[in-house]
Amino acid sequence: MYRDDLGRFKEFKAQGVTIKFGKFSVKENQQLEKNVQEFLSLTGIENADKLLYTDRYPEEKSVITDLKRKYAFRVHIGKGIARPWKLVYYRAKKMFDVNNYKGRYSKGDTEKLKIYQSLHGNDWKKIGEMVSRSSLSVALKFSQINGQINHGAWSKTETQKLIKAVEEVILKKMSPQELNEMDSKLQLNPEGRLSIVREKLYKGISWVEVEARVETRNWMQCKSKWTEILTKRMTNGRDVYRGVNALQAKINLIERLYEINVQDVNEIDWEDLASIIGDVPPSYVQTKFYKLKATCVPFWQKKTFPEIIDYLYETSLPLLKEKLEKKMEKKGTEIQAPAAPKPVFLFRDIFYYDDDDSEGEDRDEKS
DNA sequence: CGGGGTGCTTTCTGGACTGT
DNA sequence: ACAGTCCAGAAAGCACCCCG
Repeated sequence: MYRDDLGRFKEFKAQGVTIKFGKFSVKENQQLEKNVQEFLSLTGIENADKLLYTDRYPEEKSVITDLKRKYAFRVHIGKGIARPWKLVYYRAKKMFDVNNYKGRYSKGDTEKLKIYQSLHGNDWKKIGEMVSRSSLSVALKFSQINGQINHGAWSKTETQKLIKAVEEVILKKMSPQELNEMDSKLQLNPEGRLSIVREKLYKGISWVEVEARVETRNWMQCKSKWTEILTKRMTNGRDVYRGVNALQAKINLIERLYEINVQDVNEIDWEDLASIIGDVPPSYVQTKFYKLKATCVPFWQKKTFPEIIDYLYETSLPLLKEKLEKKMEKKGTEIQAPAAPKPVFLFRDIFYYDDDDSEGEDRDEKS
């Protein structure tokens, strides 16, 4: 912990505020913006760029640094934000970077990026200045376009390679004790009915390693493809989000979100919410929620999270319920109750390579 | 034939780790 | 003490397709 944080943390503790981690909430971002503005008017420094990117102004650098020191820069920008000073500072740099949030890369942009990288190597700061984007942005973009990356639909061999890669990476990461345990279990039971705890299937996977093993796709492509495969295999190919099931899931999701009544998206426990849809990975629910708000809530970008939930609850929910009732009138329609999340899965239920994964995945109707 | 869904792509964020 | 690097995760968006 940094020395300057000690006093701040003590104060927060006295107020009964716990130190936060994870994503910044809307409130914190607003507070930070306010803090920076206040510090600017306090010191007379012209703008946030000069304050946070002092290197860009060599002539004024010493003056600005002196002002920062004199007026206790760290204490000021961290005011009312219960986090380590450094993280607040880093967040501020991103927020106020004029080269950040520049939107999509055009064809020309990507070409330039490739050329500049071949000239200057991984000097992202320099390249960023050249295409006027943040260094983070260009570094990330380059990692996506570098190498012989395929696009579009995944071939069968690629998919199998991916599954194998994920399995290997997960196994590699397990602790020696866990591996030992697995070994002895395998000896006891030669059938090889090894099990894996649920979370290991989607949390803490090193995607760069997977990328290296798959060779033809970047890590982000691998990750999203894996979620897709995993969802199918975890649910045994049942249509958990189709027709009446989808309607019921949406209704439950809205009601549940309304009940838990959180002020900020990043307080939501998606793991917990997943059980509403069925035995699916948490990221699956997240994308479904995104779709839901994007299609049902007008101007959702301009609304706060509680406002979005209220809208869904008050306006969309009755419509969905009506729709569901109409559909239920038809004979033969039945809602499948979502399967309870299994804490543990068998290895062989998730990692298999023999059959094709596309459409006709063998449906293992379990009664 | 149009809306809901899936599959895939792209951008933004948080934070651990590294180096001076 | 501070800046820079790297990587896992979250959020957003687009294109097509399938089914009622």
